[in-house]
Amino acid sequence: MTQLKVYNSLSRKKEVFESITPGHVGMYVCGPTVSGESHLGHARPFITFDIVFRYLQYLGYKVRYVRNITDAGHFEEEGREAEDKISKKALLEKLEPMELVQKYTNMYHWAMRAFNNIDPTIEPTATGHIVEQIGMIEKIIADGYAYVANGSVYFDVEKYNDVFSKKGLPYGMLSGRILDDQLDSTRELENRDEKRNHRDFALWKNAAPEHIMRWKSPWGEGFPGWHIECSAMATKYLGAQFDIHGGGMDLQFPHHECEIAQSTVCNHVTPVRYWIHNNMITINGKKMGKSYNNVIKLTELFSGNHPALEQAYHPMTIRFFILQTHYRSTLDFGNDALKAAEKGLKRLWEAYENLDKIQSSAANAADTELDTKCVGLLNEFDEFMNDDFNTAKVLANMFELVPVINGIKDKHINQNALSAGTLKLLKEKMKTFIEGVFGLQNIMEQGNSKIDGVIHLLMEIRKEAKLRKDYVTSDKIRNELTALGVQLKDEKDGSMSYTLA
RNA sequence: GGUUUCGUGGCCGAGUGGCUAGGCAGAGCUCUGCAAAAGCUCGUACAGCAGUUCGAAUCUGCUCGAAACCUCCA
Repeated sequence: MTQLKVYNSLSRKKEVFESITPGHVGMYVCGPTVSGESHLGHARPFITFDIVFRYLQYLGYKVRYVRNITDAGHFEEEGREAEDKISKKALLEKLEPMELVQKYTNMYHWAMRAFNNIDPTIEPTATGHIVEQIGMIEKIIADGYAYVANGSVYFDVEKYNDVFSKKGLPYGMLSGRILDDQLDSTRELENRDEKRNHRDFALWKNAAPEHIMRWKSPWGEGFPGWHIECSAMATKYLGAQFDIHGGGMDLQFPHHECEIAQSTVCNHVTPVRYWIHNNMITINGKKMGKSYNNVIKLTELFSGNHPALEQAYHPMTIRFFILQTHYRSTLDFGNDALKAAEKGLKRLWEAYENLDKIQSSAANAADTELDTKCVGLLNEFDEFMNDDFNTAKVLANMFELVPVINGIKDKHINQNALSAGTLKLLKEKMKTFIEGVFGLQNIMEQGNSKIDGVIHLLMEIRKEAKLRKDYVTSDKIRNELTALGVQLKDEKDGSMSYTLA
């Protein structure tokens, strides 16, 4: 079998994946800031890395998956005043900060479950790791890469860059930014900053008197900087150097760049072996953002309650839609595309369920050509996933298998076309990848036994009517049920089945 | 301005230097009392212009166009 290759943002190349500790993988993914409701933009990275998590486990790795909750609030670095998003929002909503954080954390968890994302193995909070963050900052100061100003602490980017460039680790190596070019153009000295340099970033920020969220530190009361929590928590749970760090492409600069700098100073080693970044989403071709007024919250997405949405979309439709695109491509959300995804998922799922209905007793395939083709398609599942998690290609193969499955079920294709062994492989692979690796679930409504009984009764009556050629009655049953969202299907063998829309 | 991406058939989207991606929609056919579902068949696409090459959608250059990041953001 081929080896897993991942695209490493750091080297800008696909690299063979080798974990630091054989059999184990440490993975850190930047989680949400819980100062507001989760939106569509959160869906992509968390689904993407859920697939990574699942696939690594499928490959047999024991994975420690750390995904943080940022509940301490970031502040605007360039703003005149430091601003804690959570403090601000808490005042606005008249909630205790932790009450606010709890509320949005719960909603976030609810959405993650709706997407069928597996919980990370550790989900640390920033507020729960103030001690670790302070400890890390102290180390950075002691090493001379940070300075204190008015109760705040800043990382000295220029010094870091000077020293570490000589070691081949310049600041900006992840995002391809060359510091010198940018520093020269830093002429906007409009605010008398505490920073020595425009590029310096805060490790700790002194809290203004009105700040609600504040902690004691060696430098006075304040709150941690934007970037330090990830470094502190990743180091604590995954060690000085770990395998995978994930997040959205927008975090590459400056967030991940700063993480690298902080951790490298503290731990004397670059923190991450493989950086994996998912691309962004757009909505009808436009970036999602407050300025475009097109931020779709997940609650709105699932309910269809948003001007940009023509209907509600099931979380599984979103998941499937995301899987149809490679994670490093931008993905455009539009109603037509989402509806297409919904139909596609239903078709795939029905074929998947039809698998249970077919059997083969053939030791040898009656149609060796088809048999060989199917085995090839199935084996490519692993090959494609090993090629930087190409879920889109795996789905394409699955759709090539759909007509084969349906054909056998409807007896267009010889019942023994596939050998018993191939059919077994087909069933196993489909189950493993659809449910296991992709984490897809049925989106068709499930009836209870009473509904099922009633519909079967109606199907019986319709069947009898048809035998009498009483098409008025049979059509009435069919049409009225269709109107209620129950679709009857006449099977080839004269039987009937139904699905709930 | 700097850093990055990207421009693929009606829509969404994979993709490798030469071999059909796939989904949705559309057309025809089979099945059916009629439908639906299912199956079969079909469009022969790769922004434009040059160049490299036996051969490029895939490599190079330029032009046009779009997006992201550089400031909170997934």
